[in-house]
Amino acid sequence: MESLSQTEENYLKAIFKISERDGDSVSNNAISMEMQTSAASVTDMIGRLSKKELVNYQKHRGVSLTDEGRQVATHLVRKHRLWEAFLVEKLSFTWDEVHDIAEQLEHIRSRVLVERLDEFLGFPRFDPHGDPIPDADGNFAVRKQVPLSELAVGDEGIVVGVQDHASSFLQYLDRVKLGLGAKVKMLEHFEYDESVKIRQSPDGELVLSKKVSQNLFVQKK
Amino acid sequence: MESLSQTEENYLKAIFKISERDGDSVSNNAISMEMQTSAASVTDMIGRLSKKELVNYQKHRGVSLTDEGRQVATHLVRKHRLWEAFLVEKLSFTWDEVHDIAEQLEHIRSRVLVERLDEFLGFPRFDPHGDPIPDADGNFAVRKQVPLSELAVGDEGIVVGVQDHASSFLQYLDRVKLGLGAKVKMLEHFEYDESVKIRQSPDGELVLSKKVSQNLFVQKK
DNA sequence: TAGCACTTTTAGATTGATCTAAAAATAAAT
DNA sequence: ATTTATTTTTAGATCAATCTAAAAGTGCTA
Ligand SMILES: [Mn+2]
Ligand SMILES: [Mn+2]
Ligand SMILES: [Mn+2]
Ligand SMILES: [Mn+2]
Repeated sequence: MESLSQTEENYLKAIFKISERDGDSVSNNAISMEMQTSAASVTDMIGRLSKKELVNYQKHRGVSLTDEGRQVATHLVRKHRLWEAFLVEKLSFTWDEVHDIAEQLEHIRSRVLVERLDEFLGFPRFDPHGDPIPDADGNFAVRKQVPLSELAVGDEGIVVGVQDHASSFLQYLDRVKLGLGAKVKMLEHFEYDESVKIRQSPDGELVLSKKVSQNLFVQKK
Repeated sequence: MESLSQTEENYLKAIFKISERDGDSVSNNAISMEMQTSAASVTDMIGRLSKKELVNYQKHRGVSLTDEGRQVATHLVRKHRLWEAFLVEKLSFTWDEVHDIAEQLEHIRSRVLVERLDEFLGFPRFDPHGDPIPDADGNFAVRKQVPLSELAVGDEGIVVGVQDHASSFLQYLDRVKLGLGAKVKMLEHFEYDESVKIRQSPDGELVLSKKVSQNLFVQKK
C-alpha cells in the first residue's frame, strides 16, 4: 500500500464513476473518453493498477475495481465533495466555481484532515450540487429523487440535485432561481418539444426545456 | 508562463529559502542538501528552470532567482503559511502537525482561493510558528526579534517565533509552556554550557539549554 | 605552481505517464 | 460464416524526474 500518484487516483475515480453509471465492467474506451487520453495510455495504466490489485483485469475483458480500488475511489469522492462544501460554505464560492479546485484538493493526503474538515463543516451529507458525501467507510446516502421532467402535472417537489454539473447549467439555474431547495410544482407538459411549465414558489411561472428538466433532480413532496 | 510542476515549485522554494539564509547565489550542493536529491538531479533541474527564466544560471557559478522565480517562491510561502494558519485556527491542529499537510496544500492552484482563505482567516500576518505571511506582492513583514539566548539578565520579552520547526522542538515548547505569546524574563546565563535560566510569567522558573534558547525568538519589551 | 579535495557537470539508465501508428482481438453486419 | 468495423493491445518514442558512476572544473594548500 505505498501511496498512489495523482494520475493513478484519477484513473480509479474515473473507473468508479463509469461503473456507477454503466455497470461494473468498464471498457478501455469509456475510460479513455472520461480521462481524455489515448486508449494506449489506458491499457498501460490498467496494467499498473492491476499489478497493484486495485482493479481486476484480463485482456480484452474490461476492468472492475477491487474492494481496495473502490475504497480509494470513494475516499476521493468523499474528499472532493467535502472540499466543495468547504469552498461554498466557508469561502463563499458559488456552486459553479468549485469543481476544478476540488479536483486538486481531493488529492491531499491526510486522513485526519478529512475527518477534521468533515467536523468543521458540521458533517454535511450532501455537497453543493446535491451529491451525497460518502462516509468514511465509503457508504453513500440514498435519496429518492426523480428528474423534474418526471413529475406529473400537479406534483410538487423540491430541487435537490443536478445531473449535469456544467458551469453554464449551474449559472442558468441561479439566474432562474432554481438552486437547491427551490420549491416547484409541475403545471404542464408540452408534447411538442417535451418542455414543461412549472410554478416556482411562491409566485413565478417558468417554462423549462427538456434538457433542463431532465438534468434537475427533485424530491417529491 | 505555462504552469509549473510541483517539483519545479519545490526547487524554487528551496532556492528561495537557501538564498534568504546564505545570500543570493545558491550552490548546487546546498540545493541538493535541502531537496534530498543528487547533485546531478539538481544540475538537470536548474537547466530547466533556467530555460524558463525562473533562475539565473551559468555553469559552476551558482544560481539565483529571477524576479519571476522569486514571485513564484514567495507565493508558495504565502500559501504554505496561510494553510498552516487555517489548519491551526480552524481545524484545531497543533503547530507541530501542520507542516507536512501544508507542503501539499501550497501547490493548489487558484489565486482566488488564496485570497478568500486569507480573508476567511482575518488576514493573519504571522503563521502558527510566528513566521511572517507575505502579502500578495511577496512582501514580508519584518519584526525586530532576537534569539532568547541574546536577552541580557533582567530583559523581558515575548516569544514570537521559532528558528527550528522540528516537531520534537515544538512539542517540547508546549510541554514547558513556551508557545507563541509566552512572557519571559532572563534571569541568568550559565557560562559552563551556555544554558540560561528564565522566569516564565507569572511564576515559573525554567532552565533552557543553549540549543533551545538559540532556537526561540523573542521580542524585547 | 602543482597537487588534492571538493563541487559540478556529463553520460547513460530507469521509471511513470504519455503519445502515434500498427497489429491483434472482439463484436457487428451482411 | 465471412467480411467489416470497432476496440484493445503492442511496439516504439518522448518527456520529466530521478539515479550512479565517471569526467571536468574550481579553489585551497603545501
Ligand atoms: Mn465536483
Ligand atoms: Mn459536487
Ligand atoms: Mn511549514
Ligand atoms: Mn510555518
